[in-house]
Amino acid sequence: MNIEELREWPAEDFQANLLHWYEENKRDLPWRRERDPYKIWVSEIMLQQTKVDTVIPYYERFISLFPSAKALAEAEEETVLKAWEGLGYYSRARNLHAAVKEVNEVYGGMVPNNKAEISRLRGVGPYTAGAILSIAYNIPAPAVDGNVMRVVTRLLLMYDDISKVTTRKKIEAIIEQIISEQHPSEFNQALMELGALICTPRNPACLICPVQLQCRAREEGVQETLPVKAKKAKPKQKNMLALVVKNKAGQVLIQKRPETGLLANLWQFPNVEADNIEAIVNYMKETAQLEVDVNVTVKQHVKHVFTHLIWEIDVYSGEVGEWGEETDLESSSFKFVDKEDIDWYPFPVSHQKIIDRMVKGEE
DNA sequence: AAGCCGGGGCT
DNA sequence: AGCCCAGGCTT
Repeated sequence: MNIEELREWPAEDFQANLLHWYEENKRDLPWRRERDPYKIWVSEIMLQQTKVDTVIPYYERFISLFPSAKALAEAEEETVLKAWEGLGYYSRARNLHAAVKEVNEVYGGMVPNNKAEISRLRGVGPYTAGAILSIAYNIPAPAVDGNVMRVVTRLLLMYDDISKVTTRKKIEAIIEQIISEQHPSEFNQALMELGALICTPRNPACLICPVQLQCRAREEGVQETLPVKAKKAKPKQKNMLALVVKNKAGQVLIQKRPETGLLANLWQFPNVEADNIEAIVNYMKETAQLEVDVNVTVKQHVKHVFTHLIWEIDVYSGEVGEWGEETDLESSSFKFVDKEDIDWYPFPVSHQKIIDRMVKGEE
């Protein structure tokens, strides 16, 4: 199917079937009760690579904490990360925060309503730009996510690899041809809803699909083999050694991660990629100037799987006595905190598991 | 173009 | 255990 053939494709029938189905079957989601572009924006960022059911409680809490672009712009980044804690892909939160500040300063708090300006905001790519323009401003712009690519490749029997950028662009061109000019917001949401509820990755419910008669994959019986997607490399394993250090006051040592890279700006327990205790003892000596007395027993093992990485973490406990006057934790990434204050700091889930066992569980 | 960047839920 | 997901940024 190319763009020329698409001109003869019955797009209006498709729109009618799809929009009617959507009106009858759409889920009642918090952001669907809103037209505030800021709130639509927040929901779209949260929904990147994240399931609706996971997002809902985060969205509710986030909006109550930061009800407007102004409120979010005025918040501390650590507060924003804390609100995002556990949701993953933390650069989304940092980019959203930076972009909202820009909207406040450059656009007077008004989310831009055109492709050029909105696409310039940090964290707003082709999908999110189209989603905000269509859903918040009812502008007929394509919003092509994984759902839409799955639906369209099946509908039009496309064997293009959806992991390629060129395929996404091709599908955007197709959507521009078939989108409802009268109801672009509902059209885009309906396509995604169809992908989420009917045209699922496995076992699609073709028998109750509102557009089954227009689906070429269904016609050929190959709906389960689409879309084509290149396989990703297996995640690489890293053996880590983490340390829960207490001082004489019973405070716990935590460390802020670097401002770029994996889990940027989140907090953690000091750790090294190694498999022997000497490595972490030396690390503490060199980076924090702390002489730590480490208990040789492994207190906990944490396995955490990322998209491209697997952490196998052996967790040890340790204590420090007095430390020299030259030790200046104030200006380093390290910090001793009271146990009851640790909840104020954003931690990745892997280290929340350590908090639960080693700090809250109190061995 | 390819790699980096989380976490949870499904089969 | 492998797959999926309302993607975008960096190199």
